[in-house]
Amino acid sequence: MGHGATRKQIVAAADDLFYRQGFDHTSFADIAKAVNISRGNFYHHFKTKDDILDAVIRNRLDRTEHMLVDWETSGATPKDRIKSYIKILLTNWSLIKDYGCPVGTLCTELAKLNHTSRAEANKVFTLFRVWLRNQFTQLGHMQEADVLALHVLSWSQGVATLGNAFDDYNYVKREVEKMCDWLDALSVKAEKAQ
Amino acid sequence: MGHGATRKQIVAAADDLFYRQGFDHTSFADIAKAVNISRGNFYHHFKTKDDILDAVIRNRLDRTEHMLVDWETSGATPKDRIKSYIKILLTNWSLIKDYGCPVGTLCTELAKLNHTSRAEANKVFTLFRVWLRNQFTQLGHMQEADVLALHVLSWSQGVATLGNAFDDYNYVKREVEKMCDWLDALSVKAEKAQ
DNA sequence: ACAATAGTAGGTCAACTGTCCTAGTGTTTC
DNA sequence: GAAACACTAGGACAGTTGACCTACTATTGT
Repeated sequence: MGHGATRKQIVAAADDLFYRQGFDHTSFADIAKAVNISRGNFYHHFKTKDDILDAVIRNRLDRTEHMLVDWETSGATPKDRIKSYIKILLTNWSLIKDYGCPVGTLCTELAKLNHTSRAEANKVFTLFRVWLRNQFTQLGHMQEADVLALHVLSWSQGVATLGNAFDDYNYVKREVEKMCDWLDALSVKAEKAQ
Repeated sequence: MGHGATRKQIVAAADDLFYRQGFDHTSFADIAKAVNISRGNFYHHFKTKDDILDAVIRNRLDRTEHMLVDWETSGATPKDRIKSYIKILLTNWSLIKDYGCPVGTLCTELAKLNHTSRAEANKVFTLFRVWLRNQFTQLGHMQEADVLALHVLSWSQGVATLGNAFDDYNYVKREVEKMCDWLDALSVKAEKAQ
């Protein structure tokens, strides 16, 4: 199996198309056209379409983990790091408004397809969950850390879905500010409790 | 075009299959098998697959509006009515855990397909939004009513997505309780302000 | 009663799907 | 320089897709 530049191009193109069109609705022909290679050539790099999906998911897991590690070592406070996560909604807005959250929409689709790689795709959520939990722990929220992590996760997920549906940037901006305010209020409470 | 029982059966079966498998991944053959009629017979009831989708969306709009009117005239307080909405997450959990929120997942899919009926599907969200806004207005939240409505909408939407991904009933239950607590705290604040 | 209409079945059609094969072209290794 | 290998192109394949047609059977209205 190939490990060269073409393979990486295929994964990158598939990643993009799976996000913008959905996994099921993206065909070999679509990916081939994007990479500018012949259809039959795929078999040399990936035996099945599911293999491409697995490679795409692994790629997303790697990139996400890398990003989270970067944030972790950036020197900012845990609170600022959580805000970095929340603000993805704004920085990636031009994509989210058309295609939604890449993580959530893939998990949703694979759930409906009852796909084997569903659990693998969910791991991206887990990556964020564990990282967020870690940040909240560092902020002094020991017991509630996981609950708070899930809360941030579901809040931002919902804002992505509705922002996409209503195509309303102001709403997303307002919700992001509310999330940041909530985060600040939370820290004050934790400091008082000490 | 037919308006009989078969047509209703087709819409009902399509509604169910679009929810469980997704619109794009559901074929004429799937629906035909569910209704127990021949494939070719479809043309008499619906010219295209998109026509079936439109009928399904109209059906969902009707049912949703009917449900909301029922809640409105049930005699309960606005706060209890909002809680009825929130608790859909629990009453429909057995479906949500496998297929997510029917409204959100369809809107997401149609967004990716860049489908003509995307705006029509979004109207279900608008139905809930306007209704929730109305409840908050009745609770005395005049200016913020729409913001609060959107907040409830996005919160529950996120919980549905993550509940589906993690298949975690306890998490959903906890978030529902938190939403109800938040609602109660909100009312107290509004009463104080009067 | 009979003509018009609504509904149904079965099949055809071109286009597309994922998969797989074969022939051929470079590139590396000894 | 020859064998082994990585890679590519183009096409074949069986199956499925949405769409559409025609022939047949109920049902209805007058």
